[in-house]
Amino acid sequence: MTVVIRSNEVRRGNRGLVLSAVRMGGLVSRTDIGRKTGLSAATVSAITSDLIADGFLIQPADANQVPASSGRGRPKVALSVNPMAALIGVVIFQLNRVSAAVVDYSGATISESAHELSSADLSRESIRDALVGCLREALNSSGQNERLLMRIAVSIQGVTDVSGKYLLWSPITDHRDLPLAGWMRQAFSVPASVSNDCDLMARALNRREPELYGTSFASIMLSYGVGMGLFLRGNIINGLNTSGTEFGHMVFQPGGALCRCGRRGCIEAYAGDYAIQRAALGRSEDAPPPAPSAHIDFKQIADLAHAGDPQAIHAIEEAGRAIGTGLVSLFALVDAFPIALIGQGTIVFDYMEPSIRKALQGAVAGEGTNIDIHCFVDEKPLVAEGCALTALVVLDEEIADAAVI
Amino acid sequence: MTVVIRSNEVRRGNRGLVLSAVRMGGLVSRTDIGRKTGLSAATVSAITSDLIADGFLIQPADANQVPASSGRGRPKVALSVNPMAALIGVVIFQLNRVSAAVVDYSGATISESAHELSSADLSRESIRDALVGCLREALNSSGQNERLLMRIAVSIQGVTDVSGKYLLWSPITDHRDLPLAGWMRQAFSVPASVSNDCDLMARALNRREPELYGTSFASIMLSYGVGMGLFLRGNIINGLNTSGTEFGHMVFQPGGALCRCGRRGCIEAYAGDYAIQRAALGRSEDAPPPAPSAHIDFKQIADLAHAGDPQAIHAIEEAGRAIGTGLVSLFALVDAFPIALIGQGTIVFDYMEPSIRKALQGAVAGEGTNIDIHCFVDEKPLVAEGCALTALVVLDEEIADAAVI
DNA sequence: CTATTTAATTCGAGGGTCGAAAAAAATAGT
DNA sequence: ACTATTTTTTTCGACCCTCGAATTAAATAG
Repeated sequence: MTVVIRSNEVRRGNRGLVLSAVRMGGLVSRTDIGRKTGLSAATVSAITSDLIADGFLIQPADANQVPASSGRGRPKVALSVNPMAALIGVVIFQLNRVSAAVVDYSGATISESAHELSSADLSRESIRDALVGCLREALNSSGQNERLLMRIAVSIQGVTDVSGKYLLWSPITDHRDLPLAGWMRQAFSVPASVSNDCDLMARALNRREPELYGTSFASIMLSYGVGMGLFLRGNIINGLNTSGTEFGHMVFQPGGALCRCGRRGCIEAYAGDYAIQRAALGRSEDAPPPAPSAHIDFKQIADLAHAGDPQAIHAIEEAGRAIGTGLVSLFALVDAFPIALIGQGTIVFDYMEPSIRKALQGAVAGEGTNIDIHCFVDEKPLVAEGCALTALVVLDEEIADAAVI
Repeated sequence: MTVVIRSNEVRRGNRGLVLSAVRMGGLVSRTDIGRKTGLSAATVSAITSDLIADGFLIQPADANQVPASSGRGRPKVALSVNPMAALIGVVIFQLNRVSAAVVDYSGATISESAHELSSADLSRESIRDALVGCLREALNSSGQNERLLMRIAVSIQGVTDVSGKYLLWSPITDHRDLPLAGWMRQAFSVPASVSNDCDLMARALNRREPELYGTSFASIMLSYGVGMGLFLRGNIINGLNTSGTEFGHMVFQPGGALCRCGRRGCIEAYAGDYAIQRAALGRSEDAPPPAPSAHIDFKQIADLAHAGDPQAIHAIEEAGRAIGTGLVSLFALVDAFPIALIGQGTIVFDYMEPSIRKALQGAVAGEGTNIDIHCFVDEKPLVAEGCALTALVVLDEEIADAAVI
């Protein structure tokens, strides 16, 4: 809106449109692309023949899986993304775990690698070596030419800078300002970016279930800490300087329970794993949160609740109240939207849901009780999918940009 | 990004660019426009000659107030927006007051009109008649041809739908879902839109002080209730269905003081005028907020505080704590940004600031204490300016759209 | 084997922006 | 007074892009 448009940038934009239509559609004909994008058949023809010439699209021989509109007429020719056009590297750094994958340009995973380690005890260099080494392994076992690697996306539990170069802060390590993107770029000589894992989960859901999560929703991660990925009107929301949307550090009880961040009363200080455990075991709200290395098992808490332990049940309900109250504040800002709850914490959702909905009751829109809330216990596939997706989207943009020679 | 671009839409976008460059610049030459927008001299020449032919730009005879780069060379020809190209109507509906103005296409106010009335006692029809009548008066006294009126912008204290057609809810009247835009359109046969006053103040500040408020900031209105206008990365933030950003109804104390909205613990229930008064006079937090018609004078509260009344001072400090805590939550979502406090409530800012800053202390970014906070006591000029601005921006877009015949 | 139907490509027409050259309008210098 | 210089603005042709219409391609129905 605020920048000049030149003729060649028109083609640039429309190339991107075609590329993403094919990526979404899987196997689509040129006519389908025209219908989806609104471009004329002539233009689609011109753009696709460019993209095929450049090797980004192919006409797979295994043919017309595209159903014809009717039996008659010239059959549609299916186009698809060329899996061999590029490789991307995906690296996921979680509490006590590093994993990596090599994904082809169609989004299919070619090879994987993973290691358990004690993330809190690693030096800066060890972190670098662990991430680089894990991707190197995946790359070696992929059987692909390493020169096809075009881009690397890194997922971390923690706060990144908004440009995706640094890990600024993380619960899984005491180090700060780690230049993860720079490390990966140096090691593999391709561009790299770092993203917050909650953002990536949200991206994955946004792609996976567009009817429910296509425009506006939040994914809230309940595990070590409370994170959020927020989509509004189809765009992911980030902070002005950081990855932002730290739902867990909105204030629930001013001056209340001690949070891992050092402040008091954060949502996380009631709904984070350590907070629920602290309350379930009857410890003081002032009890300092455990060290990052201490993995807390939600099953233990779930077992207590199932056994009818009132303190555990109350702890979980308070977590729900914190989350629900946070949502009320969020909804006051931008109105209500569906929620995806993700992670181990969702195994106690049954005890949590009533207090979430009670907090939402009578919220601004007047319809707090029928907010869509769905649970996803295992976050790993979502993170991996979102991570690959992010790199592919950026790659598509670069390809759309590529000047025709 | 997600929609086809055609050649004629390129011109459309660049026409808009030129138009807004001239609107911003006041008196600018074609070369200046080229420099500002990035368009080539050839294109600027083509577009400006179109816009001059269509009557939207003029070359004022009162000449070269544009300073030449050096003495030598062909002098710059100043261009400016043609004030006579259009008129817009501005209508402002506040507690017990309706005002209207006629503004020309350059943004200069031509005539005004205002009436005191008891907004809470008006029927739906009386509201319509008051708004229509007030603008009609301004229009009559403008001495301009009414047919030049192109668009009407209405400002209201309250919540609108996101498309700007309805007043959904307001503290100043018990009526709901008032089709204000429709009423104005019917009465004057031109398009109309309704906006939340806090959004308009934010727009005015955004234009008026771009160095501080050009990209990201919030304007918080402290008067009857607590409203907010929020800019992030240069865009105003609204709700998904409503005008949104109801800062005053984020939760400060779950289950706490009774708010006018019927819920408990909202920021407004501590920082709204009625809430500060309630606390200053030692009334219960459960005391129902007064009726909309009851205008509460902040001077009374300020006087008490100046006289050293501890209850009043504490009430104001609590208001500051509520605002500061709300900002912490907001900053957790999108990082910190400057704040403009607007309205009568700012006359007690001195008592409020320490508790705001204390709440911000140690907030996510780690630098809560050096947040820019500035006060603007009188909101009226900001609302009027923002209201006119909004209509002019939309008008500019329509003009940019206008197909060349 | 022909008519019909649908898909994809080709070919101007039309609209845009841009760079280079030309024209316009002033000052500086002799 | 006249010419050279400088800066702004317009004009002109080259090039890019999308689109509609016509054409070509490739199948089925009868």
